[in-house]
Amino acid sequence: MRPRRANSREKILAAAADVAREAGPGSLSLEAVASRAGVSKGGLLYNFPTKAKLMQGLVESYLSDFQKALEARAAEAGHESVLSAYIKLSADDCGRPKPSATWMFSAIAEDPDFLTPIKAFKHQLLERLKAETDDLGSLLVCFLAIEGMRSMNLFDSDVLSEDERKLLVSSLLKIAG
Amino acid sequence: MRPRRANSREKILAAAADVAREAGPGSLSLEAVASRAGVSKGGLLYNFPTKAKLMQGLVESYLSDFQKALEARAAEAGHESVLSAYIKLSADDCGRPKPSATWMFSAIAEDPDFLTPIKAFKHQLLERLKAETDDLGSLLVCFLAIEGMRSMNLFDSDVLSEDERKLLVSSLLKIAG
DNA sequence: CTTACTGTACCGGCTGGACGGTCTTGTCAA
DNA sequence: TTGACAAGACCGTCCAGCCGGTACAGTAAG
Repeated sequence: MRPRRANSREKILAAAADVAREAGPGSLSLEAVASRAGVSKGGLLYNFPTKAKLMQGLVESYLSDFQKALEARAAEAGHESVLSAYIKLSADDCGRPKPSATWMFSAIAEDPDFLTPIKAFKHQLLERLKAETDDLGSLLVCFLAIEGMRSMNLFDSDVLSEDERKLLVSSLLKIAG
Repeated sequence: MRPRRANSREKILAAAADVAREAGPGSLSLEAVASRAGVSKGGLLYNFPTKAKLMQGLVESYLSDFQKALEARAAEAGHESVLSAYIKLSADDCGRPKPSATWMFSAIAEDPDFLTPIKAFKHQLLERLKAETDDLGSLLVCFLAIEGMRSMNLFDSDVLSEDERKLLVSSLLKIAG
């Protein structure tokens, strides 16, 4: 599983995300990723035998990172609910100017089914949130609003100002209770 | 400006949307669109000299349709605000099982800048909504939640059940006041 | 009426380039 | 020496855009 000399896998995954973000999702070619990762095409294909496997790797890495970040937030002192941890985490993620998951568009273009694990993850997360509240309406509003924030960030639509985002987050936290 | 025999432009735009929806955004090739529209490749290139122009046409047509639909809703009797019209329109749009704007992914892959008019439109819409309320926090929550609904529909993530969507819409309408 | 000319709408084979994936040829640590 | 891994030339495929046609409608001179 582990590479012997260096961990090329993670370098490659990071390079793929970088290429998609900087050159556009349509420019995510194996050559571009390899070059960006400081690796030859052969080297890339050794680690990810197929472009599809690379996409899959991106999805898995994204999901495990997100999971870890959410768990860390939820474990922090002063969080009354997973929902508020999710809100704050998403607010921070979306505060960054450049979207970090542009590669998702490449994955969808390759095959929409690549996002199935992400859908499953979100479904699971929603179930978890449902379990900790009895106000389903408010939960849904918050959940969808977060989804909207993430989507706007992904599409690089900076429709909201900094102040507005802060107001939004505090409104959401209030609704979340 | 107006074609003499038939209106190929609209047939082509519809065909492009269909191809992206049914064969996936990565399969939106000129040949596929032409064939679907019952037109030769040359004919397509005659109407849209470049793939970029086709994407642009898709965006413009989408925006003008949306504008018209929103205006129609807002003009209907019994609507106290543009926001509630926007909520109801979006709920209907997202109720449909299959996402109708999958072509957006193709456009982004081609060049992310194609979405600039859409961002501008959303910004403009938000400004319009701001003007009709003094509770900015609630407006932002609603606006982003709608964005979330639309994004989920676009990504074909049916995380919400029918009942949950209804509950969400009624909660949003209540927040919108 | 007819012939010649013009512009519009459309057709489909072709090409040049990009890209995913393979294959041969290294290279280097053990 | 060997074998895990890297390098990059190479091949087949796909696709955007180009180009030389075709059909037809309108116009206008003869």
